[in-house]
Amino acid sequence: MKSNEMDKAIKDILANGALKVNGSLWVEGNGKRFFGPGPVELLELIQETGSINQAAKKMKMSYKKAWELINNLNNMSGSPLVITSTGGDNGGGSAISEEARQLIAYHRELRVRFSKFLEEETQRLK
Amino acid sequence: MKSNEMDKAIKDILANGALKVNGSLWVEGNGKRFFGPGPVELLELIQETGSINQAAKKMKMSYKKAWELINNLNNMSGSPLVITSTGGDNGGGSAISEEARQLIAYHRELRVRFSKFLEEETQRLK
DNA sequence: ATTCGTTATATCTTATTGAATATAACGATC
DNA sequence: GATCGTTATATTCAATAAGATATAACGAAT
Repeated sequence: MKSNEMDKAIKDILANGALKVNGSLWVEGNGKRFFGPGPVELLELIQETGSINQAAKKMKMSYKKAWELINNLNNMSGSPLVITSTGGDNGGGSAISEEARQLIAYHRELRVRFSKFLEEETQRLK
Repeated sequence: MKSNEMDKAIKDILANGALKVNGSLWVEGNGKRFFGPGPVELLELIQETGSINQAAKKMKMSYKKAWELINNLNNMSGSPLVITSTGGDNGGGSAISEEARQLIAYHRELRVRFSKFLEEETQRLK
């Protein structure tokens, strides 16, 4: 079967023709998922707000879940990605480390290339 | 910061250096996930065994879950991907449609290209 | 008619996940 | 030392997902 024949057939499989190739990427360490889209957004918001609490609220994520996520990241990572401080002028706060900034930057680039890949693959379906 | 500098820094983030880029791909229809790695394997096993039941067992998946998965696929798809028959010489059985075979073939090709993509991205971390 | 293994379905239980709430510790500022 | 908003943690409740079990219907073969 030729390639365009097959693509046409697949296109006909769904009633509504809005077919799309999509996916998700992450960085693994020791076989365990380490860094995906969720953490990236959370770290970015911590950088922006200076607070786990506020970052979680902006993501409509519970503080507990955000904290557990960060705790995992920090435990899996050699050096902590989020530096927290309790007490102080405005009750404390959090900042992200240089490593975290690098991870964010890397993942951003990765996503750009991945988007391109997904677009190309979606094109093959049309 | 130059690219190799950053990659080196990221490599140092995890204590154990076994960093890897990984991910998952699927085909979406109408914004809803339609066809991922799980269904592919199940369909392949149905093709191989001629039975939802046996396919599910080989995947260590409950029959219920397998059936629901297939039911979803058949409902979302214009033409059914799995054709079932009840009763008969050996109690019945199931076969996959031509469309299913095409989807499997397409997804297989897709995964090959995706593996290459992942390998390239993993290489950037080393 | 009986047997067979399968599909199809319902029900119940269990496990996992997530949300919600409460509270202690913290330390700079006033 | 009282206040403040935050981190850190435990506990409880709700919702969702997964698993286990049971059973009817089916139809070819015997």
